[in-house]
Amino acid sequence: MPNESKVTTRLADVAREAGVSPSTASRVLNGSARQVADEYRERVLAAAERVGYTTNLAAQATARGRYPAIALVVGDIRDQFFARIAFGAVREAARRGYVLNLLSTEGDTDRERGLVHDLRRQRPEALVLVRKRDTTPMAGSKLMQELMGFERESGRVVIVGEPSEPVLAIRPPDFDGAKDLATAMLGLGYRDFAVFLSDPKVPSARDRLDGFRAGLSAGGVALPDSRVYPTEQSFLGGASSAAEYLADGRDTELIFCTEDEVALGAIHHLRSEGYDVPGELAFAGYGRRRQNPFGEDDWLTTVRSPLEEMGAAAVDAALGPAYGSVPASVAEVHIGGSTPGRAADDGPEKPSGNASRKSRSARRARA
Amino acid sequence: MPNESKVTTRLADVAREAGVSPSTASRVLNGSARQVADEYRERVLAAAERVGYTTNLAAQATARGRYPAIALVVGDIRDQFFARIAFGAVREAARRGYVLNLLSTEGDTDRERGLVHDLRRQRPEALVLVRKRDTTPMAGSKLMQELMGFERESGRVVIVGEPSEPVLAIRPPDFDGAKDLATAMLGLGYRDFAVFLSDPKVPSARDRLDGFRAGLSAGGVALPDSRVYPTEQSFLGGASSAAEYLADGRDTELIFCTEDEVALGAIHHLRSEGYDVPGELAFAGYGRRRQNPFGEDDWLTTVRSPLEEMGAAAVDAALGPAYGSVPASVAEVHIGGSTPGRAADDGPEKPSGNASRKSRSARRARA
DNA sequence: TTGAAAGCGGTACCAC
DNA sequence: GTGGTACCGCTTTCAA
Repeated sequence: MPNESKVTTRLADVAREAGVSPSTASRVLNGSARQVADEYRERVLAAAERVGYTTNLAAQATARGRYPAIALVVGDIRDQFFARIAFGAVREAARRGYVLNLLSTEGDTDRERGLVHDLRRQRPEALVLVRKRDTTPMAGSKLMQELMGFERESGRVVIVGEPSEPVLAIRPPDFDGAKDLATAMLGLGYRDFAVFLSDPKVPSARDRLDGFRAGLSAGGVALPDSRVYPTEQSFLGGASSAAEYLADGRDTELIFCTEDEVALGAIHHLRSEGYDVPGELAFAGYGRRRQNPFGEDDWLTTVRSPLEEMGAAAVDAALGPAYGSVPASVAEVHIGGSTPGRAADDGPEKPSGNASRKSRSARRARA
Repeated sequence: MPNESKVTTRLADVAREAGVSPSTASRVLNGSARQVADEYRERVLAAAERVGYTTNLAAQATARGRYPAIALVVGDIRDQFFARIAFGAVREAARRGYVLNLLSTEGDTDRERGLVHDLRRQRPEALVLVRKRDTTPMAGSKLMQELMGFERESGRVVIVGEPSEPVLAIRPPDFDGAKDLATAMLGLGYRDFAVFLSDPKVPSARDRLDGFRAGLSAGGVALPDSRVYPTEQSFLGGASSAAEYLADGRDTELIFCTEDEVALGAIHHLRSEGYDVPGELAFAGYGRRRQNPFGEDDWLTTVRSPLEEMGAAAVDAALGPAYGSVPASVAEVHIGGSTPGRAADDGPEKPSGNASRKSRSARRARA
């Protein structure tokens, strides 16, 4: 039993030490309305300092009827997606003086429900549930019922990463991010695009495609379906799509991959086939991997999802008074060496189908 | 105020519903010694189910004088090192029915102290502080004082990742892991080694070097200092050490890099210079990156630090009764394609200094 | 403004 | 075994 004889000073100790009543001590140490005489106030503060007092959160919670905690339920904290969101949430929770409880479903969708249920005993003020948009939807599921139960008896529920009707949701700005990227690429002089669409079934990937297309349309450039290559979401997937692309004899200027990993795989493949990237073919990704196998960080042009911001926004939304007042977090386009600017007056300069110039080291060019 | 009128059923409700006293209800619902008649027990259980009762943890905590929570303080949860440890800790805490509070120092060593101080109001039963072994030591620091204060008044403190005298610490088995790797490499027939030592100042890197050396010694193979290349801990660092290595005209059989990232950079460089890896030169790393730029997961021979296990062990140590009874977590050597087995009877076959065979696609060879 | 006293939701010691 | 009751540490009416 770890609880042998831990000594903690209580509010009563402070009160006695200061020569005031517990009520007064409570008021100056934790109360909201500052209605204590300055002299008493200082006496209490000094006493508290002297005896090393810290509020007992649990006791305060029983008395007040609410515990200043917020529960964060993620799939797998080792996953960058979850980790970045958690980072933002932790930071925001701390800023507000809230305790953050971390729970992990470890990918088990069933566990989600059990966790939400167990969670109730902590009576946190809010629950932030982070879901990857490729996990099974929660429609009218048991989980949803549990969530609504939680909302009724405990506090607010916010879902991050998935639209989910009855509950407040925070979603990554995939559409807008891709649209901004498209605009930026047009600005650099590109006019001829192809897209490697990593897993068309994933909603966020589709959003990125749609957004990219919308951005191009706005600039008067069309993206026919024949230029969209469905791809497996991985390095290898990118490589094989690149092979497919070459086999098609395509000659676009830039390939937008809806996932950085895919872009890196494709680039790797093209380079090993002797192509000059970005000289002959430029690349843009999505997701903002800071490092890449080519040894130059931030070299790949990409879009960074504001995951940390979303985590913070979720906490904000969960704790804030206004239900819909979530500050829109915006994606950030990063222009790297993989998309050098093109002289705008150049006609579409077709690379010869089987170029042979070898260039294995990453370009240092910056936009 | 999110706390409008949340309705929660209390223990008293259950008791009334079951027609027993609160004491009895408490005993069956939360008590340890099972000293309640079966009939009553079932009545209470049924009643609890009916009214949807869940224990109010905060109230229970004030009554019991202890809150079943454990605080986990990490630097940056987005970092794989912290994330994997956190994963293990979360899992173990959940298994024990403990709440896990996640705190982040965001790299600010000063904040560590403030956090530990603030933490006290939660009165968690234990505190697990995760530190990268390259952060500033905590000798007789203020932080350490705060920690000992915590240990006195709240609960046990466990440090992960750094040896720290007065407090219980859990460290990665860097030495043993590297030693096991050396043994395995000897077993594959390698006899001639070099080491890329990423940042000699980092203790874990040194441990890995020492362990590797120890493993070799045990097999009768020496590793002279001239074969140890101090390297910056990054992809680029690996690449430039490889260049340095080539300039030295070395002809070892295998290079052990104390960090996977370094190995990948070195391999990348050697291949782009036309060398055949692992044909001419084998590579082993440390850290177990699952993916690599060469597109084949788990291709690199490496050692996986049992970070998740360490996280769990930390919780175990913090909550368990015996102070020193931490189950030793052991590193796991992973043999991949980067270290093909050598025929044991082969003499040291020297690769010509400037081999030219190009081979850019990853070898599929498996040990 | 200040302090006395009655809770908050549970627990646990104590007689019956 | 079971229920009465004091109490955990803090908050908050309410009267002075």
